Amino acid sequence: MPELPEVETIVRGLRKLVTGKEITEIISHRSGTISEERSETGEYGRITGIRRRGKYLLIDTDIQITIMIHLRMTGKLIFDKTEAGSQHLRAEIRFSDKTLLIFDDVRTFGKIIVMDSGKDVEHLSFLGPEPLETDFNEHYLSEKIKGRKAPVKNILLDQRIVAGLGNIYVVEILHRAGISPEREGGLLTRKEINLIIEKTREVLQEAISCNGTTISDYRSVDDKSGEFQNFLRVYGKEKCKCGAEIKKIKQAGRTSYFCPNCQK
DNA sequence: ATTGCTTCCTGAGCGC
DNA sequence: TGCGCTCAGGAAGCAA
Repeated sequence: MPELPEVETIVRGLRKLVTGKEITEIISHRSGTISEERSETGEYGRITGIRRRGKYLLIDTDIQITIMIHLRMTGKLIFDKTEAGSQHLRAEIRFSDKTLLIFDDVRTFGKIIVMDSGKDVEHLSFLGPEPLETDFNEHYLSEKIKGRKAPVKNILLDQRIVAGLGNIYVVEILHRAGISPEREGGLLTRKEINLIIEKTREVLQEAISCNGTTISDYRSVDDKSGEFQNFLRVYGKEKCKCGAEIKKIKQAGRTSYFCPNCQK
């Protein structure tokens, strides 16, 4: 499940591998994976940069094309010379030097959109601030959360509130903050809001330095696993460090884990 | 405006 | 061995 730290790791890996390469072809191996939203179709150009916004990965080229990729749950980008290593090939980006960027995705939810540069801003305008930037702060979050009846867990998963958090990290952040995922968002105190922001930064930064979390499918571009799964404190666990049983519940269709002793 | 349910999809894991 | 079932979940779309 690539969330912000995993996408960030992939972006950093890709930058080293494909910056400067000329894209000759983008091939779809499954309908619905790629959508072309350019005003004119034609060449793609040479890669000038790779960026991330939330869980979206953006590839920019020198002829003002942006390729926006969302990996959803099982999407992977694999850099190689052949497609042989791909079990679930959905698309590929071919370069003039005969290397490839393979888009492999078991569950086929991932998407690639080819668009004119600048259009990405409109596409992504719904996203909330980046959790590691200063505009994700107490003032912002308390305004957004004010009067909300939904559980804090659901609010933090909402990409319009803050961009890039997914199930695993929200579960870990709330555990570190000592806040139950079932708490009503609008009733959180100032202190708790600050704690959420602080722990969000802490967890994400640790996860990025671990190259992400590999539970099942996630791999970086060079096919390496992340390491942060070794530091998870509640997600997928049965017992908390304090000795109490971890509770497992469903919220908004996703599994929440929390310690009733440490999280109030 | 907000909330919550359903949908998309495949593979792993389980009980029988 | 193999069948059928449940579960995993990000985000869009829709209904209340």
